[in-house]
Amino acid sequence: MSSSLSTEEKIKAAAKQVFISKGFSGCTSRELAKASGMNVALVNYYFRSKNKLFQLIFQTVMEEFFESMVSVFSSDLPLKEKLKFLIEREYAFLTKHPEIPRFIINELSRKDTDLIELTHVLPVIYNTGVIEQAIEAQKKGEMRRVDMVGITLLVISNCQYPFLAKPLIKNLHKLSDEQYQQHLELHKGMVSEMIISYLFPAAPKPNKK
Amino acid sequence: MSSSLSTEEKIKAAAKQVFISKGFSGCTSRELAKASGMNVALVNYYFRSKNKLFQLIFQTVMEEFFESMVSVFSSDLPLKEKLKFLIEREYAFLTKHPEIPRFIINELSRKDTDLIELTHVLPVIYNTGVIEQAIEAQKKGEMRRVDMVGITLLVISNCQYPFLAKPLIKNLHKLSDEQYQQHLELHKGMVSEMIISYLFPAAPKPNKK
DNA sequence: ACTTAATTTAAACAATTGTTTAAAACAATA
DNA sequence: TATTGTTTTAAACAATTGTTTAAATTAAGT
Repeated sequence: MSSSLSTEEKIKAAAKQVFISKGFSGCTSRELAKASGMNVALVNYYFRSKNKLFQLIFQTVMEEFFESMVSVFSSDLPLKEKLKFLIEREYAFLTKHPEIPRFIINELSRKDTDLIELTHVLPVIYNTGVIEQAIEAQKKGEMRRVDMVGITLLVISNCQYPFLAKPLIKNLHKLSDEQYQQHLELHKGMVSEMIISYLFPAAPKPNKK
Repeated sequence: MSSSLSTEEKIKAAAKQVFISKGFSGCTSRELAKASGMNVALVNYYFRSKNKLFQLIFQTVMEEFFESMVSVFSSDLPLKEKLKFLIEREYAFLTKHPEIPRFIINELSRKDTDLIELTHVLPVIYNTGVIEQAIEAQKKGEMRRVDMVGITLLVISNCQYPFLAKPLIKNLHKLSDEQYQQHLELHKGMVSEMIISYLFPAAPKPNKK
């Protein structure tokens, strides 16, 4: 399969899979090579070192990760709809790439790695105008006064964690993959309703204090 | 310090730290040995192998992890108060042991490990009577009809994720440790209010369907 | 066809891996 | 003190690690 790709692309694609599912320290150069059908020397011929290859992959994954998020923020929708849409999109993305949150969290907490800069992604989100939209809604008293960090945490906690904790919850409650999938679908609805009704209280509740 | 402990205890304590912060594949036998001031042979003398030592540590960590949770469920409180208390306790526990969620999630998703059974923990929780308490509250229409998996996910998502994502959020929003700590404290309140008001809607809202 | 450059290979490198050996140091008991 | 058994050590083991070498193969340009 995918023999139309160049050697370099094949290695990159295979390495991405391996790195995401086993982490940097969880795999070897030879495993990376074998996964793409190549040999060790070839991997280093194209990417210099395991670490260089990893940095490249990590960068790529991070961009994919924020891509769909930004696209939602850029859309022409009222804030409340953006949020609903965002949650929907996140669940869709994570259903396709359930291992990515663990990968990102893990590799970002490694102390021995060349620290990875994420400086460029926040400005991109700010430029979508979603912040002004939120401030506006808060001024009008439609939205609870929660800062950007709080909203971010609220949304991604409830989207990502159910995927992160799949092995834990499956093990704990003795669920099959299918059963867990059903729970996820159910949970998505709950989370959406809960977050929306928290951030946009039905009764026009001006923030006290 | 802690030279009053036996060699075996010293190794176990040091290994716990190392395993939790670097993971099984992220550390070496020699690192484990050095962390306790011993040598490699000594570690294997007491624990047979790196893997055996790991299994032991993992078991311990899991028990600690569920301990405080169970103690809350066993307490003599109305359900709503139990939940509030649980969130409070979780945040306290995680403030003390912020690396544990990542450790558990990571090691449980390793495919190459001897799979770890968690069969015993769920019955313990069931025996606290918290389930009956929930069913009761749901029958009386005080509580939204969400099953155990849903509630579990809701609570631990919002408690654990903020600790899991600390490096991500810190990096993204360029926050200091102190700033992040403040956000955590703020978030705890939000999460508590949000979950409670979602699960126990103020208006006696009988579940539609 | 000849030359040059790019790609791929097998083999080797030193360093590190988890684990074991066998001797030493220590403690307890007689 | 001599004799146990327990604990600790230094050294070694084969296997695997990330990386490099140098030769072989293929492709491209003339």
